[in-house]
Amino acid sequence: MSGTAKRELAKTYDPKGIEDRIYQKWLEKKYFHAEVDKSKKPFTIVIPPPNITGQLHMGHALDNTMQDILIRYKRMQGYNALWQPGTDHASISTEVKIIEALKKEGVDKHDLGREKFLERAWDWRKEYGGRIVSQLKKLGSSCDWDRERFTMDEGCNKAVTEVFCKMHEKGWIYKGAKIINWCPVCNTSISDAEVEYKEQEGHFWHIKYPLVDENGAPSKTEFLEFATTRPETMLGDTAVAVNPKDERYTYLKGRYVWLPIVNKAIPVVEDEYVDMEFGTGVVKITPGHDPNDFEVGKRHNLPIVNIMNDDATINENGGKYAGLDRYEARKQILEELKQEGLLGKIEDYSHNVGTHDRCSTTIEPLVKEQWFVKMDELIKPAVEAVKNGEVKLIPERMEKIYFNWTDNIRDWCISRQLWWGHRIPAYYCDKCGEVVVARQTPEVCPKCGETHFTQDEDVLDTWFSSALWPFSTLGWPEMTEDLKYFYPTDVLVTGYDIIFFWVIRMIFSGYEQMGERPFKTVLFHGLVRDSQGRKMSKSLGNGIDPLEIIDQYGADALRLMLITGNAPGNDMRFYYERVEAARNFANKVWNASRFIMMNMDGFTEKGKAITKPESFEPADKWIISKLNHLVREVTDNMDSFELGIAVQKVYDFIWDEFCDWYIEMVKPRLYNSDDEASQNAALWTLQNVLIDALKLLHPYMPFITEEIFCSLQSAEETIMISRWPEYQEERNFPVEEKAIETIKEAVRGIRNVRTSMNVAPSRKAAVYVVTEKEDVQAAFEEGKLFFASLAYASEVMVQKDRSGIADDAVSVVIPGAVLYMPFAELVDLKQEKERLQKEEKRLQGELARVNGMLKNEKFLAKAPEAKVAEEKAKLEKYTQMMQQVQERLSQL
RNA sequence: GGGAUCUUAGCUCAGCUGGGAGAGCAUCUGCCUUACAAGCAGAGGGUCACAGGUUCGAGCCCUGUAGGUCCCACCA
Repeated sequence: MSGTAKRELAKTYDPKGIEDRIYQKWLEKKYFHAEVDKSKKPFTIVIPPPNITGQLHMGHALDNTMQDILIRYKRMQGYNALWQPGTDHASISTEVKIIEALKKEGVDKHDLGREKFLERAWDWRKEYGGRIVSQLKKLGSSCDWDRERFTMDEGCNKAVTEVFCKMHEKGWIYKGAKIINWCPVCNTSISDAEVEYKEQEGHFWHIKYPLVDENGAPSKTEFLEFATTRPETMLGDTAVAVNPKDERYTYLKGRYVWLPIVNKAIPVVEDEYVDMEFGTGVVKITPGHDPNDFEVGKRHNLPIVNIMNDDATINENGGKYAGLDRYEARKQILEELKQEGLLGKIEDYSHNVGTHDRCSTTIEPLVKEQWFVKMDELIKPAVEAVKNGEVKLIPERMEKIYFNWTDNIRDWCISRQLWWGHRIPAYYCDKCGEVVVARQTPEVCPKCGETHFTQDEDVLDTWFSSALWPFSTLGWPEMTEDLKYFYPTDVLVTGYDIIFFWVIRMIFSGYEQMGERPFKTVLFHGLVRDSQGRKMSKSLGNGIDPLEIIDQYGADALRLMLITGNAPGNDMRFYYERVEAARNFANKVWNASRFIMMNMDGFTEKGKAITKPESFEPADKWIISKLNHLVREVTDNMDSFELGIAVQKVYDFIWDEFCDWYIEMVKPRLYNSDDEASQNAALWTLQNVLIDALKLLHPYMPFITEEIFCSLQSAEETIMISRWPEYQEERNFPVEEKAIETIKEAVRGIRNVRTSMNVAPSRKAAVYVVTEKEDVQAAFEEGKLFFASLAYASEVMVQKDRSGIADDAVSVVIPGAVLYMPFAELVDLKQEKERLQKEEKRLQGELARVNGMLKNEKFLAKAPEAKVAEEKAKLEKYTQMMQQVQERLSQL
């Protein structure tokens, strides 16, 4: 397209087609790609890898929009910006989905076997791994797709093995039998972080155990009563406990109680853990099935009896109840206790029950051999980093949540009884059972010399590999150039819901493996909820598909909607009205640009060129100066991650100041004048202000800004890597020139007139136009005129149509003319007096305020100089305004 | 039980380290005007939850109260 060619642009902006075409161009031009370049400063973001099973949802859309905004902003500022993408194998989620799919075919995971199952999983990954990526592209994400990684690709696998082995050598990864959370449906252990506590209605059953008499038999008269919510676990009881300070029970010291049904004697132990105030002050101890009891058991050397199979049915230790489901066993045990007269009262009781966050199954605490990461030492640098600000959390309140977790941290159970994931690099000697943790299958058993080994069946918690993501994606454990250059990353953008799962674990892993923080700042966002404030979920069916929104309104509109009116870390609600508002803004930008291009074309078609003007008119100076301030504010906001505030300012500037005021002010110059210098100045200003505004908007609305930017100046290939605007002192036209004040006054005046028009429509006939500046000046000085302003073309047209203003009066509007309105005719004097009195009162208040501040020693001592100067300027301004108001008041 | 957070216009929410109460939507009025009716010009609407306190000055800081949301812990 040549510079002078007539442009045909649709009246409304339709993103369809445009967005895909532009994205394709960006890909082809490799604008997203980053290579090590020591002449430039790096800026790095790693993507929170979406699950391969995932579909793009609003949470992704928000998360990735924020990242894209930051990365595009920094790229335009000249940083070597890398947005490292990839996907997560999502061990348990994926495995569950594949099992479901197999079920539909009538195939059981175990019948299929591990190897075949994994083949299925990789097929799954091939089929769906690309889906989420193509959806991210729809959103406009400027990830460096050439660097796309997967948590189970060769490099990441290597990183996982390396970390496991290193930490094992250090003694920070160990295998042990501890009480863990077991999901009987998923058939695997899970970590503490994956347990979700949910309030459930239950019962509190009071049960009596007979004391053991001197003959070693159950007493018929002496009983010990206590209450439990889980009677079935009595099959695994190995003691009852009382508090040593509890005088009611001192007689029990050294005695035994008879465990009914199981029929054996178990000791009474004394432990501080028992709360004397609660219930009867007696607690049954089941070390095999309760974390607290497990601890009590350890202190008193109690045996551990496991009464459950992996599917939560009772095992052989449950005697005749073996084979029953845990809840069925509970029913039958209660019945038996009742018949034996050992069941007391039953209370309703609501309590929190641990459930598995993936499947909502009630978890079963079980003692099992698992692999753990020792946390106490590992966590220290991660705590220190946040404390001393090396890793900054935004908003700050997330720090408290962070510390709450780190202060109460327990060892991390990392083994999972699953197949899809990183298999634990531990090998057992087939002969002597010796455990060897190694990077490769060992050749010879160091203990017995045997050469056959079996690898541990378990895989690692999916977050084990995610924790390494910021450096594994850059090549670690190889110390690559990428790693040296791009690490540590700059910002991590993620939801506050995975602070424990992921953020903390990345931080301690970063320090442990790299000796350095993985990122400097963590920017948290909240959840996107539905219009009623509910979480979007499949079961509620209230999820809104971002792709449908993109299809209907465009990615730009969705992005803008997601980012405005929302503070970091706060949840937000999704409203179609808000998307529409964003879409309308896109349309506004489109049409303003269309107006500018049409006028530029009109000018150049006459063989003239738009050049940088020698001098500007007041309106030009006003808008340029406004833009200049905007640039500074927006840049500041973006630097402090106030993305919503920044774009709100751009929005207001474009819509209010640029479209509603500047463009209107400039119309008479363009339409009715043949003052070429003036037209040139207007066109130059229009074009250049628009370009800078588009640049400020580009990180938020990449597609429309690219489309306009390129058709506005055909020589430019892309806005993506154009230079981010900078604040320039020379663009701040000195206030002495009065350009700014003139326009401000004009804007205020015109508003007054418009208000009066609406309030008192009969007075609009009073509008008249004076063409000669001298006349104006004279009329003004004589007090006949209330205000002076630049003409507002469309305003005049309205007046013409509506009020029957004499044709000749309107027709004399010429370019650069000044429109005047006689104040007395236009505004109700009484109203005006009231307004002025109100203004006077306000100014009095202001003056008192500013005077107060300037007399305040504390303020003068502490406030920055700029602030003081600002207040001094205000004092001057208000004093002046006060004079004017009082003058006017005296005239009335 | 511990903690966080919210309470600002009819609705949904902004409001950065204290210094003239804001936006979008909705409502009302008037406009198809040569960029845009997905638009233009106006208007109405708020004791910033409540009660104290600090300050020259509080939506913002402190204390307390009430209500909502969330996180953590889980006395069987």
